[in-house]
Amino acid sequence: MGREFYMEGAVAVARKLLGAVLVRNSPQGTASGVIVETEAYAGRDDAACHSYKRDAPASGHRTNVMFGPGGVAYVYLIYGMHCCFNVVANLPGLPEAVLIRALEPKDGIALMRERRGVPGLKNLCSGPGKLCAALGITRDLYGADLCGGEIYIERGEPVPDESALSTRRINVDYSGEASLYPYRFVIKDSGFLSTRRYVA
DNA sequence: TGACCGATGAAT
DNA sequence: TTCATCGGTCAT
Repeated sequence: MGREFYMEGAVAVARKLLGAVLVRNSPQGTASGVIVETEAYAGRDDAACHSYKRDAPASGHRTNVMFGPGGVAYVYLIYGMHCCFNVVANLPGLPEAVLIRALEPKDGIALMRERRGVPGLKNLCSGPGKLCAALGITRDLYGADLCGGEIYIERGEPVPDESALSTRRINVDYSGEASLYPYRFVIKDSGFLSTRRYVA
C-alpha cells in the first residue's frame, strides 16, 4: 500500500484497513494475516489516545513517531509484557494511529504457531498482543516504514459496509466519554476477533 | 529517584 | 474475575 493510503484520519484508515493483509518478513520466514479488527485513536482531542493533549513531540517520548507522517509502525509495550502494533495515520503534526487488534491467519501458520506456542488457528492472532507474538513484532520495529520490506500491508478483498461493524473500543474505560466513540471496526462474521464484547 | 498503572492474555 | 509483570510516564 502506498504512503497516501495512510495520509488521512485514523477513523477512515481504521475502516479501510479491514480486509487488508498485514505481512511480516523476518529471518525465520514470512507470516501474514487478514486484518479483521482495528481501533482508531484520533489524536490530541481523543482522551483514549496516547497523544491526547500532547503538544509537541517531546524528545524520547514513546509517542514521537505519531507526530510524523502516516505509514510507519508505532509499537509499544503494554502491561509490562505484551507488544501492541499500530499504524500511524494522517499528516505530520496530527498524531493519530490505528491499533491492529486481530488477524485471520493467512501465510506462515506453522511459524506463527511456533512463536505463540499454541496449536489452534482461531486463537493465533485474536488480540493485539497475540498477533504481535505470532508475527514476531517487537519494539525493534518502532518507527519502521510500512512501505518497506520488514513489515507492510497489502490491499485485500474490499469489505462492504454490510459486512463491517463499528463498536466502542476495548479497555479504554478510563477515557470517559471517549470510551463510547464507535472507533472499533470489525468484520462482522469473522471467527477471528479478539472478543465479541460490545458488538451490537 | 520513585510510585503508579496499563489500547492484554491466560487461567480460574 | 483475578492476577502476572515491568517499562513508561510523571510527580517529586
